[in-house]
Amino acid sequence: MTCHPSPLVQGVFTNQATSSTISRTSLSMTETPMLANIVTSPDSGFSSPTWHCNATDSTPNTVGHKSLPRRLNQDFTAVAAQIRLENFLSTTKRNQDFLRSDSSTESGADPHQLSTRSALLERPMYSYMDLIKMAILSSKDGEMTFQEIISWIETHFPFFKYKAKESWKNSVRHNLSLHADFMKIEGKKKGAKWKLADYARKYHMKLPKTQYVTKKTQVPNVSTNSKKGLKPILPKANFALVPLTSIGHQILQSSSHLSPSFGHNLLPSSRPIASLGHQMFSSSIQPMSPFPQQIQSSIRPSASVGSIASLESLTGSVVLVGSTVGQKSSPGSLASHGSSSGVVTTFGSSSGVVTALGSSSGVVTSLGSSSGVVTTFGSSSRVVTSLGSSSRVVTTFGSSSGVVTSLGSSSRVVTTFGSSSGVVTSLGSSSGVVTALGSSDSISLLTSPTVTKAPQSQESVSAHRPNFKQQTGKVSSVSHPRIILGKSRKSSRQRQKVTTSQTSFDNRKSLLNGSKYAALEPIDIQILDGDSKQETKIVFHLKTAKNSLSENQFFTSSVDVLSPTFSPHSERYSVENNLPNEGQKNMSNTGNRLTLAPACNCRIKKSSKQMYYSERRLCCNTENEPKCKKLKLGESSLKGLPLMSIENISNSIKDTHEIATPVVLKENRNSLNSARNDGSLIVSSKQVDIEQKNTRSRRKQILVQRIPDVSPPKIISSSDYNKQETDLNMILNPSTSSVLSNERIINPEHCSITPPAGGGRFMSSTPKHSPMEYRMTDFLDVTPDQPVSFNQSLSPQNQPILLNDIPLNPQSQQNSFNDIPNDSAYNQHISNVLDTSLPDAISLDLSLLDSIETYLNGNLNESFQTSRFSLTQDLTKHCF
DNA sequence: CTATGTAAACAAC
DNA sequence: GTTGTTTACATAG
Repeated sequence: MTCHPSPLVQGVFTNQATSSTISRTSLSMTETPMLANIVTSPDSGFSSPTWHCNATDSTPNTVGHKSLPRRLNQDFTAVAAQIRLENFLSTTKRNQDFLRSDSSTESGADPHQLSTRSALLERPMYSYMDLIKMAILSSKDGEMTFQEIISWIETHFPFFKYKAKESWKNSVRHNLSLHADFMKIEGKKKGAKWKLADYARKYHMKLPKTQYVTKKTQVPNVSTNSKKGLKPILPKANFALVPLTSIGHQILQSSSHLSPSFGHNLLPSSRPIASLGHQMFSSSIQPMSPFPQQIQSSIRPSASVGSIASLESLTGSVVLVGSTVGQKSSPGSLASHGSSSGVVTTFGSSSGVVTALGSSSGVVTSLGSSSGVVTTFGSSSRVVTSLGSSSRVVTTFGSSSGVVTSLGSSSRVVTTFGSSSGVVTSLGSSSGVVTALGSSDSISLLTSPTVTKAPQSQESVSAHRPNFKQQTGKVSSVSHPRIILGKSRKSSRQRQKVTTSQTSFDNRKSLLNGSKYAALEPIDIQILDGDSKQETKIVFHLKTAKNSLSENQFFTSSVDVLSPTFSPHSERYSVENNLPNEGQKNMSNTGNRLTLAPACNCRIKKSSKQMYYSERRLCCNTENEPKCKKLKLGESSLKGLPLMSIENISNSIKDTHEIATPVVLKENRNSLNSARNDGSLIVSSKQVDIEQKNTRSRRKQILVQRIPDVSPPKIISSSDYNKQETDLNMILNPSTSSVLSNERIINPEHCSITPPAGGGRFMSSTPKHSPMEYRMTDFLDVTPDQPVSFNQSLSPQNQPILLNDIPLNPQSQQNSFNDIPNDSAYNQHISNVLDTSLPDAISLDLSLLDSIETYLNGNLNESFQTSRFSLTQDLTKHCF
């Protein structure tokens, strides 16, 4: 991450970059008219806000697009875009002509032309989403059919016409469907037109982070010095490579469409973010802020140093932000803060005391703010990346001779957060006391609030995670025993196989059975038509958990994935953040969850066919905890869904939560995986067929029905949980009620595992899995009831294999057992049972063994006594 | 973890 | 076959 020259950096450092260090990216920017026009022209409708920003148009009031002044709004209408587009199009037209002529004069082409032509045939650095938006905006009426979009892209980006695989069109199709930005104009049966959603009409061209290179289109790197293989940990010192490739981009990009106050959390001053970026990369190295005298002298830049990236000060004592570059850095210039022979980049603010920020012989990137005391913040001989904020005391935050990446925030005391001689990746936040997290050769940590000391070695960590030990040799996660199934989001090589152990499976089941859990379902879904405002009101009503801790406990429902179509996997949306500034303090940077109050309004994209909702996580909070902890700061995976303010959520919880409407507990790929110590649990994944039209799904579906508003808010105590609803004066959704009454559905032990229904290639390619091979993407389905008991008319091999065939209560079923006419057939039947279903069953209920033993002792006739012994032995063998 | 790219199943026409 | 929807999975950052 830290070593990729980005267009951003390169572009700004044009004056510094020598030709020998120019990458293909910058070549494209400077020599390709098409790209240069898009990326750098401030007049282009597509110009990035990154480049476009100045002190005027990025003042807080103009950042969020909802509050854009009329002038800017008009700026981005399709009509205006059209005008700007002409410039762009004429350029690309010339490009095309150039391409054509060039191909006919191949031999005589001069090198410059050749390189330019090849640049034109390179894959453009725009995402499909960008391309589609460009296409649609270029049309007069802002509408285009799929075919027109394809043609436009082919015309203006020859790569797709001449070099791309045919499947790129599929990707365009995919993007059209996927993104809420694109809306299909209803009416025409074939070749419907697509347009941009209102909110997406303002076109934000993102800066390409890196040149996209596919395996097929990969071109050898122009850079003469580059060799294939590992990237150096330390950057080359001959130009100012500030590792902002992604981070800076993200910040800047976010600033353009998030709430105006967003920047305050990341940056100390009220100056626009963009101007900070400019400041960081400008050649001006004068500090902007009044530093204490002794500090200021200590960071006096040496003449030979490339640049001081930025200086920011705040309300507190000290902030040091400095970048000393490479070999030429003058020892002593940062003496009191450690001499850096590499790059130190510190962003952020402190309202407290910071003793040392970044003393490094490598790269230290500290992002975040401390409102408390930070003694050492990144002391590294190599790469330390600290992202996050401490609001209290941090003694050491990343002290490493290797790579430390700390992401997250501590709100309390952290003594050591990543002290490593290898790679430490700390993700997460500690809200409590952390003494030491991760002193190891290779640890990735997800911290929990109560960690006092993390494992010190790989071995000890592996002891916590026996399943991972064999897989990777590295520990991917977890500082305390936690059961994780399925794939870890590591590299494919490290990725956890889908297989898991029975032990783990049982542990998970015990978690599910024993934990507090709650269920919820939307009981009121309403789709309002119309392009202007498509709103769907979703009301979640909750049932409190078993074993509720106290009455004043409450739940917030957190919807992991609430896409325009509620697709479980439409995770590609970002959100418009309407949260007030106060709310952001409570937002976590972990997870992509939108926290919804039990009742809230969401704007969604209308889907004529089906809606899905899934992956609802229930968080059990106490009154003292933040009401909204799962929101990601400034972004989310949701697009077009206005988030509720913290205040609203809070009020909603107080006012409307409480009606108990449980729903089937059906595991999805995250449910057991997410059973956590904090009592939260993801429950249920359902498909909801709004209009009962979709017969595609083969899964059991439960229709969402409106519940009459008859139930007063009510909190159910744990002792009441299993009572009849009538006793509780509640009226349940009938379908829910019937589901709940079916113990086979509620009880995961009666569930089988099947892959989810719907489209997707796994339907035909993925075999079913046994519980031994649990896949995250599988579901637990209710095992269908089978005909009971032994059937004499069937051959032994064809007997239904049912646990029920062995009576749990022999006394009451004596007759049926004594009537068994054919010992050998029954033997075979029992044998089948043992071979298949019994092991699992017995592991769940060992008392079964006693029952059978009792029965065998008292009730079998003489001829059965011989086989009895072996049966008992078999049972024992299977059980233990 | 997010954003993006790719392949493909499947439905409806 | 085309268009659209959805899923799985890969990968960079």
